[in-house]
Amino acid sequence: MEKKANIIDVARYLGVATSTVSRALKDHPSISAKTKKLVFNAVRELNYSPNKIAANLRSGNGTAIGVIIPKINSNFMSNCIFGIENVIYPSGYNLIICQSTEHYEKELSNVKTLIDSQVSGILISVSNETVSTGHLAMVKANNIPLIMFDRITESLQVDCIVNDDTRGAYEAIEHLIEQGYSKIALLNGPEHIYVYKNRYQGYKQALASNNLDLQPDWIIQNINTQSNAYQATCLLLDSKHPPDAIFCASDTLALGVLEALKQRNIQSPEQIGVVGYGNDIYGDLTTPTLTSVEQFPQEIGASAAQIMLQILEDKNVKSIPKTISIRPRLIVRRSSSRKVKPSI
Amino acid sequence: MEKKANIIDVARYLGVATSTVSRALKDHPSISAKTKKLVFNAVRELNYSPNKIAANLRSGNGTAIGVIIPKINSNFMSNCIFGIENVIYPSGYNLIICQSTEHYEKELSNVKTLIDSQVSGILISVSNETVSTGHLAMVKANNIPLIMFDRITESLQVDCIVNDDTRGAYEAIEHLIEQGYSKIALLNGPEHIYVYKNRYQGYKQALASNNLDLQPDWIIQNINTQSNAYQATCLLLDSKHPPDAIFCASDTLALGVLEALKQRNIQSPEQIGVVGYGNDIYGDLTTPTLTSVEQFPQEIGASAAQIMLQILEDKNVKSIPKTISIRPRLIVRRSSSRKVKPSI
DNA sequence: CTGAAAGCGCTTACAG
DNA sequence: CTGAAAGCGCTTACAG
Repeated sequence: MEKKANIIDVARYLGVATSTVSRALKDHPSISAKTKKLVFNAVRELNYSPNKIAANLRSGNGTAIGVIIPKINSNFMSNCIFGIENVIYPSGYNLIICQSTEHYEKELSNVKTLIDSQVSGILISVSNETVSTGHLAMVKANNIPLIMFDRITESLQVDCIVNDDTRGAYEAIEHLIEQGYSKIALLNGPEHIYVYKNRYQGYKQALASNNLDLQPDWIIQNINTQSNAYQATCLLLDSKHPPDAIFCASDTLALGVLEALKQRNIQSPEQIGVVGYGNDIYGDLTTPTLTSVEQFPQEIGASAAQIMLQILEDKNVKSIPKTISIRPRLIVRRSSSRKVKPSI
Repeated sequence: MEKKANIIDVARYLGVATSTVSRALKDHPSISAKTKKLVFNAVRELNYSPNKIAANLRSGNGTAIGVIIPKINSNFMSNCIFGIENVIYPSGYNLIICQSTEHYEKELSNVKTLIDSQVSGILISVSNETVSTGHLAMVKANNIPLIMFDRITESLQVDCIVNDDTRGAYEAIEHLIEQGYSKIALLNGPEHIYVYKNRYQGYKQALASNNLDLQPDWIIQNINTQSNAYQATCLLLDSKHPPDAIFCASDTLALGVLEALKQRNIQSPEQIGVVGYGNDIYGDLTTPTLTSVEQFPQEIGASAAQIMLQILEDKNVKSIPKTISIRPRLIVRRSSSRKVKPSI
């Protein structure tokens, strides 16, 4: 087996200096067209391709962009990654993907690994456990551009790409009200997480705008799983003043609600309206089909990646960190359509 | 902003040679315990961590393992990646993830990039378009271990991890026969793809074992989408001799079948039995719930990663390439349960 | 047990 | 327009 050709082999083959080869490959203006042609031919002849690692070490320019996410195996996250990859690929950067698996310690370790791997930039969606941001400050201290998406921490001055959760929730509630529901409960996730805090805000704002009182009994926080949502729904239904609609801060929770309604033979949307969040792939398959808020995860990932590439292109431009909200869209299906039944 | 400490800073701080620091950090046996302790303290003091890129260039040992997949945003693939990441992470390797987006040209480009990035090994699930394997031979020529998973090409001598598609299909058909179905149709994907070829084999073998004739009219190949499956189902139902069960080579196809049955008010499982493949997350949510074959994607990814780590540990051991089949499991739900109704 | 020195494969100021 | 030479931050034979 022959060893892979390096730049010295190419230079020797042509009888020129390695610097000439290096410049020719980068289309450096000071190299003559004739020499460039010779170099490209030799490169093909010897099947040469530059060692990215060596180039990185010498130039200081990394060859990869790091991504840290809680877990890759969710519909939302894998679609974010899909969007990121589509944007990053043409730029020539590699994508190094790390999972925190929702643990702060692993996230910290991921950050260190990426720094030691000389990545050019880091895109992160923080874990549930992450409250301290020392590890993120470390990224900035190493002069590595950092962008947060979806799961962000607000204390840090970095660019953020998020779904406009407040708006998504607001529109969901407005829709329920339009459909004639007025006693609207909220099943929310852990309130310390950015997205759930904002969905709660949207819920409150929409009630206020429509002169509906906030009923503390109808607000159930910190629900994480389908079975917890099931139980919470049972409690709501058994209470003295049961709601006539339930807004869920995720589709997983909505599945628990539908399960509870089905078990008790309560009709949705006729008796109880249900809206989820995330527009997971099964929204068309539940009975009734599930109204939900589409977050456009591919666009979230793509935007984060685009901004990263912009930053990497003009490193010197220090712009003010901004937060970009991707506008969500309510996908109306049957579970909330008491007035007009949609075709699906 | 201070520059990150390098190994020279640590050596200078202690008044020792960089070689001593390097060896101490690797727990080299020739370094005294006392010196090691000093080095570790200095490392903490200066907040030093080794530059992986430089180490890679000098030692020739890569720091990353590359993964090439068609698309990350599928339930199956993102779970494979999840399994891979869980195994790779403790080893200290980074995971570089590339998408071919089902295009041969991009897959080729991914391979080149990974080689130039000096990855230690490559895990690949090939694209639909991939028939030529020159790019994979290139990986071997560069002495980089290669492992294929799920979507494999058979012409190459490499380790493979696959779901046992033949068995999965076989058991699905046996189950349908046990449930009293005897006129069993097959909706299959593109037959040139390994997994579909084998699911077809399993289908044929199970019919043969049970003395059922193969009915060419009931075998519809090259169905890729839900709507194609819908149309194919309509054709089957309208034919002179309609089947009494339909085995689908993917859950997506099964959704098209259920859609067609629903539209025509044909009851499943009573009139037509339906079995899918892949056990996608919505199997519990369809009406009827969908019997399907679970492939254990996390295990497939984890096995591939484990074998890669083994190969990287003892590089010299040239073992014979083997194919490992992960045994699938039929998850029986309502769509195929004509005799005994399962609880779900 | 420790150190001096070479070198991995590039890039880039500097010189001409 | 091209080349000689230094150096990125490590590791590793070799020497003692």
